[in-house]
Amino acid sequence: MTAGVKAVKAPPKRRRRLDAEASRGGILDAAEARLVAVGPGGLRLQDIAEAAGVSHPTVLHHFGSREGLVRAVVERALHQINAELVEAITASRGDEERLQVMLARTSDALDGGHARIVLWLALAGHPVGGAGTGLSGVVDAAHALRLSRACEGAPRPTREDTARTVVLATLALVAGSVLGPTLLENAGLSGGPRATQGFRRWLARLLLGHLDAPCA
Amino acid sequence: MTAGVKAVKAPPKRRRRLDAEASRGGILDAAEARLVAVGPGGLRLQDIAEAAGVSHPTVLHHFGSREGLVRAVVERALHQINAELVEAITASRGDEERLQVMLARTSDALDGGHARIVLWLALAGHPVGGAGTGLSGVVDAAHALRLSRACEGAPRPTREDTARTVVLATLALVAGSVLGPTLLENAGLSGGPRATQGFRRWLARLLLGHLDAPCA
DNA sequence: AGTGCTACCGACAAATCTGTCGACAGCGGG
DNA sequence: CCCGCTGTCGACAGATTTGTCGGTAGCACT
Repeated sequence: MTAGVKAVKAPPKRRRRLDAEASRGGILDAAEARLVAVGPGGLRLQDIAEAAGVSHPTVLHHFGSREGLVRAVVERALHQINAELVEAITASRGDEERLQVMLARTSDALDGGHARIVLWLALAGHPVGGAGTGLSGVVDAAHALRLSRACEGAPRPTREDTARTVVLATLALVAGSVLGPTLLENAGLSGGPRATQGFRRWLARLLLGHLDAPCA
Repeated sequence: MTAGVKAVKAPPKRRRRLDAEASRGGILDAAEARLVAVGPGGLRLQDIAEAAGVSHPTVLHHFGSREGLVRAVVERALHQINAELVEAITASRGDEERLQVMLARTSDALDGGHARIVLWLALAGHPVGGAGTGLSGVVDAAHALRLSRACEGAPRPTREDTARTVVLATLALVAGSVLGPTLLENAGLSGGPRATQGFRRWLARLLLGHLDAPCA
């Protein structure tokens, strides 16, 4: 409402023109933020366009249709999640407290929206396991390491057991990122990020105690 | 298209009239089915009305607005979930393999849509922990039982540890109900309900082994 | 049977969303 | 300097959805 009486005609509004790549990137950034917040079914072209600083026909120009935009943002997000997870897992190769570090890194990668995206997509029926998370590779790596540490006399741990442990960790981290704080507070652990942090460390110790059973 | 040339006017279509309670119940049933499938944000008055066999103004007549319908169906679903969980937990009071039975019952209660509802609501930002799940009571009961079984010489288990165990079980069951099969298959465990069943039994053994540590 | 209450519905209104169309405008190449 | 290419936008159309309104009709009670 700062316009004076004289402002009969709005200034022609300088138009910004980016190359297609950059424009698509900006739109995808805005779309991913909305995807985290409201899920794939709640995406609206106008919201995304406004957040990206363009008009909604521009979004359609770049992605063809709403469905095309959803496909593009989901695909990019899943690739990014996969890359982050691989990086989080492979980067923690130090021998000491390996699992602690790995869980912490994975949690950091999932927090901030990516766990929410995975759950949104799983609930909405989008295929999320196929190209997204290569759990099988993680299981193989973990199992090889586990075998190399196995005790002499004890029975060799099975790959099935390792796989189930990895699945449990994944479930706990993904779901914990969304409803962990609520559950912790509801269970009587006074809330806040400290409770979440403590829970994750406790989880790491539990899993480690299971994987690395003490020798006799 | 079986109507002959003479069928100028459709027969006045006998109108069924139920009391308000029954009608609300039928509409809520249809709405809950949609809630499981598409989440709270995806509910459409026309879909629900058609599934319930009424017209959409009838739905508005009973619930005032779309928002009123969502509130009603969410409230009813959360109460039902809570009742089912309490029943599943309190019903398994046999001493032998208590945890196995309890997890199996809880899984059955969560499967068939209720785990999906919890996750939908958590993602959509609806408060789900408040009146819904009384985790604190579960923790108290489990901890009391655990203390009564504790070994003589070993350090007493803390309530914090019991609470974290309960939270982990909840996370695994709720998330596992939605993306468990996908993850299990993705981890190399050939899929099907047998893998899910095996995972849950394994989880029960793991949790039991943690709660009931062997006496020296 | 007559009457009152209200569950129920058809039709319409307003808002919103996706998608189309023509035009404008910035940018590189002639 | 002019021109084609294309990223961008305003305006509109069609579809969908929520909500309103007046009227209809089933059920209970007298």
